[in-house]
Amino acid sequence: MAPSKKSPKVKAKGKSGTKTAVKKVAKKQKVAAVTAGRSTVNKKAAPAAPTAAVASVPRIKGMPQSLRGMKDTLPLEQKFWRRVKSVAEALAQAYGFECIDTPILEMTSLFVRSAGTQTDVIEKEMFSFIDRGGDNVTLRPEGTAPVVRAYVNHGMVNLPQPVKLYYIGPMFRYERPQQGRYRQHHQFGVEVFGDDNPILDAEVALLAYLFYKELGISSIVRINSLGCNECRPTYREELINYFRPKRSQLCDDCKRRLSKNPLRLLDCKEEGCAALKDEAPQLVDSLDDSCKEHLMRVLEYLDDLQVPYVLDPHLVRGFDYYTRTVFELIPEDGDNKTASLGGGGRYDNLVEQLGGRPTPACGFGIGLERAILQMKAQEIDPPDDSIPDVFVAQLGDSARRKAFALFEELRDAGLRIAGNFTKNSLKAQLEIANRLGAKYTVILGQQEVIDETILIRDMESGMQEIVDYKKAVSDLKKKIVKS
RNA sequence: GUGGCCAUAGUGUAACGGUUAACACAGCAGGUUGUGGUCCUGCUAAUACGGGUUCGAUUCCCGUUGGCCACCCCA
Repeated sequence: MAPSKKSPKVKAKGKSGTKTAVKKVAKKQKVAAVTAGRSTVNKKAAPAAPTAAVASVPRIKGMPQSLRGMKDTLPLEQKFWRRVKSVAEALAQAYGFECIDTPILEMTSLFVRSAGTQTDVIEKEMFSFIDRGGDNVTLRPEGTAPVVRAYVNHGMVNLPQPVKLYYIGPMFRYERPQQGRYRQHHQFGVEVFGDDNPILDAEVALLAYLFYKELGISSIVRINSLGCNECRPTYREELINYFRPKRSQLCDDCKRRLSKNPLRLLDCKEEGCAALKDEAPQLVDSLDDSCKEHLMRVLEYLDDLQVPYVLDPHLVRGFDYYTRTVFELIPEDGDNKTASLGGGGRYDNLVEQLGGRPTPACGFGIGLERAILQMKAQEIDPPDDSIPDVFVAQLGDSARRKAFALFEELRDAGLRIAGNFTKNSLKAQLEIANRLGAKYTVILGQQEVIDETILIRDMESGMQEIVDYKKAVSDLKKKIVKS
């Protein structure tokens, strides 16, 4: 800290602004020191870095900020994340899915080839850059393509099919942040490879539904079928023929979509376009027999499983790799406009498209931030397992040492422990124990060290008992089990 | 990518074109010996960054960065 700040000189000089001037100087010195420190570290850590690149790094002035749309998850938030992740993992594992982690960074072409060049995510939302080797790489914007790549790379086609995989991890999209939308967000996703049985579509949708149900959130599945390579082109034609004469009534985006990606017209929320699409030919009507049959079977299974769903003939999803089943999860009370809680579908061509053998597959992705947002909106409070059973308090140096050892004994016995060995006053330690919500505090002072005893304080009643130090661990264990 | 609102201690708020930027909560230290979930006292801590207007800017203007919201899109 700059000592000059408190100097009486400041006052003596009179006239306004003196203090701020001093402050500014102090700040500048601090900043200079920090930047100097940084650059030395940089040079040491990355000697291979071209000096030009280091020199071009802009100086950070003032406080460093996190990047736009990127969030720190602080300790207070963690109970939500623990809950959401544990529900996801337990559910996926119960249904026979195995965990897969893929790199966050992939070749850009992977996403371009899978999701389609005409999609917004690929067109304008990717974190892409050229790495030092000259490769065009991208921070993954979605989870399916990397898992498909892994399936192909590792010859999982040779495993007993279907292969069922799940993942939890960060995704990146360069978008304007807003409620429930971040540039780095996290998804729980599952993928099933190697079988086109409609029961798998239903299972995948069920899992998405159950994930929210387990969290205490009611949701509804919106579902549709996009058909296959056989029947979709026919429908595409019909749709273009329907909209072309009405082109002038469409919004600018839709005019563009008409030639490039006509299916997305169905998805438009502009009033003018929305009115037109009511009369538009429906995808379901032009599905071929096998696709129609497939959809019907999926719906039947959902009925059996009592998963609430609505058939939404206008549902089209943001990635071009989908075939047949597509679905989205919305909150029970949500409308067309509410951000979806997750979505997925079938992608029977993608494995082949990425160089594998023709392999049917389906899956979903769920945004964990959105799940947590829903929990908060509905005041669902996850259990906080960071509340300690026992707080270890100490007084005096010899007691401190003994308490330190006791802390480990208690931890080893499976109790949740807290302590603060840097505080000297008992009062301060009890305050902390209280704030943490500890059920018991053990107190070890000079006297207890001499007597080889320890004090156990029940934090709720305030009752204290002196017990033999040797019995402390077993005694506490009993008390905790009882309560 | 488009549009609107916004930026003061860790958090939530207050104030003013001018001398000392206020309050609450949190944090830290105390209220004579070793006791929290009351109270009292003291302390720490802020005008996001850069430029402009002005004798003087935290206040007005511009830019940057970031936040919130809507659209687009998505999870």
